[in-house]
Amino acid sequence: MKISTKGDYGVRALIELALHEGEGPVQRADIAHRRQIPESYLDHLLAQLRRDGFIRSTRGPGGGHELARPPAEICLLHVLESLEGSLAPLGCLSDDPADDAHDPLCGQQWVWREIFDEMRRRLAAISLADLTERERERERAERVMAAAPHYKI
Amino acid sequence: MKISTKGDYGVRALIELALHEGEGPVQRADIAHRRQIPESYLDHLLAQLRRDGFIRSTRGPGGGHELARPPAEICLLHVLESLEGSLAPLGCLSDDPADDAHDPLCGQQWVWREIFDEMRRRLAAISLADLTERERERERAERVMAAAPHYKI
DNA sequence: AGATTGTCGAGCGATTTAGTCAGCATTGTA
DNA sequence: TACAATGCTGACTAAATCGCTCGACAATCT
Ligand code: FES
Ligand code: FES
Repeated sequence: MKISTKGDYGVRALIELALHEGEGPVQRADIAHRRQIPESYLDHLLAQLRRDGFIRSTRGPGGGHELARPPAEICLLHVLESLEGSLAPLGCLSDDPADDAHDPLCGQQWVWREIFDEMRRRLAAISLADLTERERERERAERVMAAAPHYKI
Repeated sequence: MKISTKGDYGVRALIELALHEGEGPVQRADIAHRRQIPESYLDHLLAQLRRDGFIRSTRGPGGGHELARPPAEICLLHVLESLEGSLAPLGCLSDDPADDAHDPLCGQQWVWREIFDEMRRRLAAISLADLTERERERERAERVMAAAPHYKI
């Protein structure tokens, strides 16, 4: 019942791109360093995100990666589905026809369907812009803490 | 992002026990047949459920398995956690200290924490009694359909 | 005693995860 | 034009997990 590192890494990488939106392309190595992602693994994640139209990449010196759309228009649901495939917690809830084999007697499907729907609803409601906003807020809070240590606890 | 067959099988098995609550122990082979679960695999699931106090088993002829508590007092959350371990979708949300390694910068943790909390809340609100009630209802509906075919569609 | 049931642990093949690596393609710069 | 910096791709792999099977054993009923 875990989402894999792909999803987490990928979102982290996109946040990094969103934070530098409008400052030209960010390089693979920079993303990898700042977000602690194995560089050559990140390659594959970026490739997938490119295929699905979330980012645009340019080669050559000064090249790198940047968001293909404004951060506010990229939601977590689609990003995660791109990297992880269907997020359905049970095969019988997946749209993917490769998953089949549902016990027609199984009386718990409705539970999971509700949970799954709620999950998707929430993920769809959160954009990269929301995530970067959160990060910036926390960063601000930390600066305040650092500047005025007597506030602590 | 899937729950494994363990969870699904296990819940199916418990539903089967709940349906026959009060009629004496149900045998492994019966559960396996009725719910389409490999018999020798089911063994391990039942063992786990026994260890965690959900069922009681008796050996010898006429033996089998039965619920250790009333169906209304067994919730889906605990059953699934017993069979699957922590349901946390990210290592950094797990109570299990074996999972660590959280990127302190990662700005998406709060999203998943909320989803996870909601999920647990829902799973905790559903008991085996609720599930059997659902199955019985559907069965009734199906009997009506069968008796009066012209109602179809 | 013998049949019937559950209990336990070892082991195993397939699949998935989480990468690595080598080599090619493209582009900017000197 | 050479070359360096970057991205792109696919093949490969080690380790973990999944979904079981099997065999030996223990308890209980008749
Ligand atoms: S088989 Fe689909 S919910 Fe159990
Ligand atoms: S590392 Fe915990 S949410 Fe990303």
